[in-house]
Amino acid sequence: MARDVARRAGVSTATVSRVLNGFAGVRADKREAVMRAAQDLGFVANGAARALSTRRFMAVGAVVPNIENEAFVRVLSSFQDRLRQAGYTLVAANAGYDLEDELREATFLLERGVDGLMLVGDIHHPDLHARIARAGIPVVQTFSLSRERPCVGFDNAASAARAANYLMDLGHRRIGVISGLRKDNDRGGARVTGIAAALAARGLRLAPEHDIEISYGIGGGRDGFRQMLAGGPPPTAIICGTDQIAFGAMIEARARGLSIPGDLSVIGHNDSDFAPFLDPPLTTIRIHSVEIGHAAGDHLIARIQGRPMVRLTEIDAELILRASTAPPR
Amino acid sequence: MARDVARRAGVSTATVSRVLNGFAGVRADKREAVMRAAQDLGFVANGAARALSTRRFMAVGAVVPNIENEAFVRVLSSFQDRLRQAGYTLVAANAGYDLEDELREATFLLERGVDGLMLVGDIHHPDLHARIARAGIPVVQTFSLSRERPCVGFDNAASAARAANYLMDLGHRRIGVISGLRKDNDRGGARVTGIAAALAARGLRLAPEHDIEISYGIGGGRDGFRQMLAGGPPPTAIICGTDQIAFGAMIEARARGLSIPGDLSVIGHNDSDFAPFLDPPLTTIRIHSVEIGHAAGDHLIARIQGRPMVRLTEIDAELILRASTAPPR
DNA sequence: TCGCTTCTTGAAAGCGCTTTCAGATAGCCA
DNA sequence: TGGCTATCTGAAAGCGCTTTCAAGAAGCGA
Repeated sequence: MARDVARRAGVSTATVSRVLNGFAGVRADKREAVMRAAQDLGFVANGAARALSTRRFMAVGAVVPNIENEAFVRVLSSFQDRLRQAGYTLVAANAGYDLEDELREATFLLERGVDGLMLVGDIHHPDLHARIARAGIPVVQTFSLSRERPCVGFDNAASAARAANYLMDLGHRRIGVISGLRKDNDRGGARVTGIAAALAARGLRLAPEHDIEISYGIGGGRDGFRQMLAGGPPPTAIICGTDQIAFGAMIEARARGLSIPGDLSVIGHNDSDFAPFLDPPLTTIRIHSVEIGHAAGDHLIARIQGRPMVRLTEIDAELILRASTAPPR
Repeated sequence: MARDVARRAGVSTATVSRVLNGFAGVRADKREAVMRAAQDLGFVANGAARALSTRRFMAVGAVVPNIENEAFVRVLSSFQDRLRQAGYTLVAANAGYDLEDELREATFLLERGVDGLMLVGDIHHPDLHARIARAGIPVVQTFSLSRERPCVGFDNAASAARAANYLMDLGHRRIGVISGLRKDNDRGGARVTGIAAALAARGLRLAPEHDIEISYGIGGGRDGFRQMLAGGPPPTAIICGTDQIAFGAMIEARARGLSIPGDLSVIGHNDSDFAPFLDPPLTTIRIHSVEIGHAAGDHLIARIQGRPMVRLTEIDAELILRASTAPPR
């Protein structure tokens, strides 16, 4: 307790507080006495008392759909870097792609005490933003763009459309999609919409039997492609919601005797660690996770500290060309 | 503020507190009035004030070497499940395989306020446990066993030795190791020690040129195997520190014209998602991450709540046999 | 109806910091 | 030396909850 330090240093708790928080205007001898006393006692301030007194929790919350997902982990990690530099702690929670759960977790964080909140995407429970507003803390959304709320992300529809255009430029006309679950997921939904629009713009369409929605993971990708084949003649190219899905689809395609990219071009999403090492190396849409995390962190810190901040930061995703895509035979 | 709720419901803050914390002994009509008032006002208790008053933070810290590492993420995720069920928040920090950094992050958590702490491994900064003791909170170590401190984990030396014995049973005599960095990492070190001991027990030795230490990742595995080949004739089997390393080594082996498992048997660690999908499917040592996370969570919650708890919980790793291992030619 | 026990309830005292405010001390110039 | 300003410092008042303690209300048996 600060009390003990004060007694040992022969000063008041006010002075202890001033020294430990680096305020100027404490005479050198007292300052040193306090430092030494704190050191001797192994004094560690009580965060709750400090938070109560300053009305600052020095913590920032983040609610992501799945903390086991590589894409979110990477963003959280770089987000945390920035928070840590500014002296803030990250408290992360899992929403599991469910709006009710997201609301529950966010409320939990709000109650626990955070000075800012990071969310993923632009689709949330109708009550969520009211609660955040009541808590009076800044929020930033990531992974997609929003016209209503501050965000750091990219245009999911446009980046997926770019992939579709690239495939069409190669000469593909039958293009399929295997996405993860799209319910309450604006990223997944926007990507499919973007692809469909790009196809439509060139007079093509996304056939329903080539539009597959599955659960994430390698197994999901395998099942998805199997399902696509069951729907009729296969497309000559597919765009997958994650690299894991792409990997699974490639395994299934190979098992069916299709060669990649000869019979089937494949594009993934996220540029996972393993993407360049697949056989063939996977063409994928790289999300600049580190930049998104940093920008989201900087954004929130700035607003917590009362500095002005741009509402929308666009960090474009990038199409990384590798050997899994080629013109159709 | 509870004050506002009290005024609106026509009771005192003491009653508000009693109702909101589910204490019995409040008359039904007042209870309902409080509930309604809290609802109407969208009341969210101030966590700092509550923590200060109860001397409970309702938060648990975890310091792991790398929050981007799949193995740790899985454990953290199941650890969080349990904490969440008990009403606790997880606050995770990154130590980056450096004891000074680990100490710094742990201190940060202690200062911030946590009721318990999870650590990875049994090697820490000499000051760390003194600080934890001063904070008076329980700690649990994971991923390895310890005779000094409460832990939930497995015998890294024994599980790696089991893999080595399996390879020797298949007839391998020249066995290599590619591990991640071992500095300040008792898991990595113990595994190599275990393998060396298993070999010695059968009159074999781990040749220095077959004992490679590299940084984690697929690229690391590739470099590691390249390095091993540069040291002389290759072993007929290798045990890798992670599945990523194994994947990288397999790529390099294939590039050098070695067939797997014909010319080279490969064993990984962790049973990553992609392990069963590699070509050939990877034999690996599966760590029961979910069980470890749950056990660590249960352990800490119990001790926080003053219930007795066993000091050591062993959750054995398991050798998963797949097609990447076979007798040598 | 009275006295005693059992329920309910609110006043008030913390929890351990930060921060304001005013007083004490020191420094400086005339 | 006196008076004024610039520095330092500590007392004390919160911050918003929880929890104790004592008192009032209600219920019960005689």
